[in-house]
Amino acid sequence: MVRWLTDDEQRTWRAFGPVMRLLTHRLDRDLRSAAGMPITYYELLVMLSEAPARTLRMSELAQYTDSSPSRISHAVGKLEESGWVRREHCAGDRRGWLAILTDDGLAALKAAAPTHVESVRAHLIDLLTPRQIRQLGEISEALMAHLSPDSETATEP
Amino acid sequence: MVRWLTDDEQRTWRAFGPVMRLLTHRLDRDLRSAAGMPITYYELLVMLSEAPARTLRMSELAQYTDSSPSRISHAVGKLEESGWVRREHCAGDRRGWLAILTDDGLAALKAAAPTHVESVRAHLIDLLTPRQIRQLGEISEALMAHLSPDSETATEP
DNA sequence: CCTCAATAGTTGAGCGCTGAAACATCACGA
DNA sequence: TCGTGATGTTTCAGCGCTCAACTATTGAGG
Repeated sequence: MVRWLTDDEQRTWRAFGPVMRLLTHRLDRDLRSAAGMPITYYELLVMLSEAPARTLRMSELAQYTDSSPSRISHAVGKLEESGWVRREHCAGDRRGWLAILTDDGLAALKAAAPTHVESVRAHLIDLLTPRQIRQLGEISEALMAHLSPDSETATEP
Repeated sequence: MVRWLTDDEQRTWRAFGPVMRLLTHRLDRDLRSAAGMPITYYELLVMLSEAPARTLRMSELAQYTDSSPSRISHAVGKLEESGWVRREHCAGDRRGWLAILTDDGLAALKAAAPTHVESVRAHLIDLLTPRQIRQLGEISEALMAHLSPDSETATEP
């Protein structure tokens, strides 16, 4: 008793699936060549840059970016090697570490931002009408409402 | 002279970016746990299953899935180890190889399909109104028109 | 023929991610 | 005070991908 996709649904999914893959890939490529960092690291730097004192605990960084502690540990290690982030012991909890965006990190971020915005425009925003941009926003927010909490399984109610 | 995003554009992008990441991740997770294969391999099997004689040349497989020869070579190697695909020499061109979906591969695909469809429904289709599904289809096709040929650079005209 | 560029595919090193195991520290109840 | 389970982070092995060689075959021109 599988509810297969209708023609309309199929048509949408067959276009949207590849779009997700190709778009992600293009944005990553552009950012790597312009800023020497993968888009996933860029997002970590953005998150830190918007935090108070450009500082977040490892676990907060993991939570806000919806990623595992393991990933954050590796990624912050790499960003530290690049000099864009430094670690500091967390006052009052000796288990914890703070990730702090350095001045170099902020500079790298500011240098990368214009290229990234142009990339987002070229491959997404400028290709859509204002109406479609609004529609995509509403669609995305509807999906986020489901995706962002923690619905772990696909089929369970 | 950077054309930063307007509020509407920003709002859409700030929701849509995470949606792409989360949705891809969820679908991959569901498929891995249900079928023991990453979604990227699933797509290769689908492509083969729809080809005449369930057969494609390596280079065709690379072209249709928009991926590098290297990736296909590695991936088909893995799929071969799983017994889902076999290689055969290409008649008439001794450089070439054919990738052929085996009966086991087809069976694995058919076993995985229902779960995958349910997953696509649960995380995407069933969350949208028919109107939004049509809108997302149109948006995706507009983006594909730009992404699918070969616009290599972000900013060049 | 013979050369030589173009084409088809493979290989190996390195990257970012994952999941599981390990380790350290905290917090709370006996 | 002392476990004892929960919490925060790191480490390790393994996966799929990319890029840059590298090998092998084809095909067109001299």
